[in-house]
Amino acid sequence: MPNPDQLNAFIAAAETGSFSAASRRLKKAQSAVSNAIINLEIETGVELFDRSKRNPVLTEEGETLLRSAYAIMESHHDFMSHAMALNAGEESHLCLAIEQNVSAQPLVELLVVFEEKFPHIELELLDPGTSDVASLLRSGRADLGLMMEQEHYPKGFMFRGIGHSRKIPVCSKHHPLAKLEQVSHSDLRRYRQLVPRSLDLEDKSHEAQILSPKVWYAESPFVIAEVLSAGLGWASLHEAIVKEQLEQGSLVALKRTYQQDASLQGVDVVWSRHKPLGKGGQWLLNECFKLNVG
Amino acid sequence: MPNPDQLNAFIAAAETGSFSAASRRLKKAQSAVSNAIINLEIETGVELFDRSKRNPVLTEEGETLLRSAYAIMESHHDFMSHAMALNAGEESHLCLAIEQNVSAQPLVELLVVFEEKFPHIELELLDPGTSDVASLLRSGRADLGLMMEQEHYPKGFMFRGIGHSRKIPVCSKHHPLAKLEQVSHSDLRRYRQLVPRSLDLEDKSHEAQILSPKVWYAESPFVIAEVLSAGLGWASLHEAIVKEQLEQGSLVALKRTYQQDASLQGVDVVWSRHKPLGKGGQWLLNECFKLNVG
DNA sequence: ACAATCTATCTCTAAATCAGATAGAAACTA
DNA sequence: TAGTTTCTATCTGATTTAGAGATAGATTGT
Repeated sequence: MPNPDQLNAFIAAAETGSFSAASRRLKKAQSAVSNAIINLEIETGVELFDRSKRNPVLTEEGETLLRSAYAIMESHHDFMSHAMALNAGEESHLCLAIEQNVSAQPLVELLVVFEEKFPHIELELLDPGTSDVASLLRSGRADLGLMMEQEHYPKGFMFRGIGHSRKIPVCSKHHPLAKLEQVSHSDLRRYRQLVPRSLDLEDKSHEAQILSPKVWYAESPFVIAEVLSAGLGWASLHEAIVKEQLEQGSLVALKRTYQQDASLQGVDVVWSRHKPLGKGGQWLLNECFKLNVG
Repeated sequence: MPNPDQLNAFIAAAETGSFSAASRRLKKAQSAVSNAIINLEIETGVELFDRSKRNPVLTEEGETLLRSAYAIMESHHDFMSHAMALNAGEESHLCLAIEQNVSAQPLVELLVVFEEKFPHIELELLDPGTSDVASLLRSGRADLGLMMEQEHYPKGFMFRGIGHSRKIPVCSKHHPLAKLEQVSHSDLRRYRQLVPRSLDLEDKSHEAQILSPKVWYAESPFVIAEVLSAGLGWASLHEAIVKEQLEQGSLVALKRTYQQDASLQGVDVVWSRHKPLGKGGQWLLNECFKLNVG
């Protein structure tokens, strides 16, 4: 198996067109380059250079093997830059949990830049249902979370608001509510309400949203949107979730007579204080601060 | 720069889960594997294995670096198999010249297999105009040619028929000739004839085809087909060239009253006797014999 | 013809590699 | 719990390898 020094000698000699020039570039003795290339030729059984003239010139076989040699050196450099990135404090794996209610779109644009800046980090994206971001962070499964703001975060977690998302009551355009100019709380109470609810039975955060005595639950807001589209009930969902359906017209937003401010919820980035973020996570966090995630 | 032995030790240890087992697989002393990995760790600055238990287990960083190590070894194997292919007599470059009149389609199917069998050979495809295949072979620019059979090949060339192609007189469906049930030589003589002619002014092989006193020439039969499609003149072209236009109906084949046999021409593979073909060329030649190129 | 520059090769030295032995730790067994 | 096996790290010494320096022979350019 050719070692990197032999390949570097081969490449330098091919590029400079001379073993002596190659030795100067590599800051080695000329005999070292000469030996390296002769050994490579013995090992491969291929005559890489034609020595009939004063300066060696690549044979046809040498020319094609040179391309394979470049490929090896490239993977070597990738390996080393990967190692150096780890040394510099990049994590090897970064897991983001983005609550389904939060629009991932601004983040996705960030990830294009992330890919370029941190090509060696394996990124994992989770999109857990309502409020399960917290448990993913607590268990250490996720490193960084994007979620709707909460009253209390578990001890040991840091958070920071990075934007807002509005919840709006929506229903199918065929639903009786869609016929009304404006809807009041008592209008809504008359129909079945669909409410996003966490897997975690301990989590009571959904209760505050319940208006109607006729309630169904679903974990995913996307599933709720589909049920609504079929004409069944109404729900208060985040804009990001129903953006497309509103544009297509399959769902409609209800105009409210009641106070709207309560429906404006903050979006937080959340991370653990004890499991420090690497370079990649820190960068992403910083970029999140610059965003307004809708 | 990590050398292949270090990387092999790393990979073997990761796969077997033990330095001792790795040393047995690599048929080296256990101390060699241990040293190789420790040196790799020093060189990269990354702790690859967690040694807190009896058996070493890959750290998270080690796991991702392992993937980069595989990539290096893969390019090494590619390099060596490339070298071994050259040793076994594969050429590094193979140039095929296929006359435009010959249907390349059966050959293209062969090339899929070729790519798998000879991944290291650089293939070059030329599609010269009429009868210029010969000069490409003579000059050494091409290694193997597919062309319409000739009376005489230059000395030093081998050839072998591998199929036949029929020449048929065609014109646009709007052309006066298209209205006739059958066409005779004297019908054809009344209209402009388009004739494929080589770049090479010495080449007189086109003269035998000329029927009409009103002649235009073109190098490429494809250009002729386009001129015909515009409604201008008629030409005797190979089936492979006008197959699509006949199916689409933009060109029509003329039914002849005269003898057809003369229009049936052989297709030859041609190669030089003095510039021996490599393994790839030989294989391709053999496969050509099994084909009937139309 | 001469000077400059190239490659291959020789020699010698320094460095790296590796096998074998050993000690200490961990896991398994009875 | 004590004994056995199997593991890793480390030391030592022998062998191999890599590389610098010097030199001879060849090629190119003046």
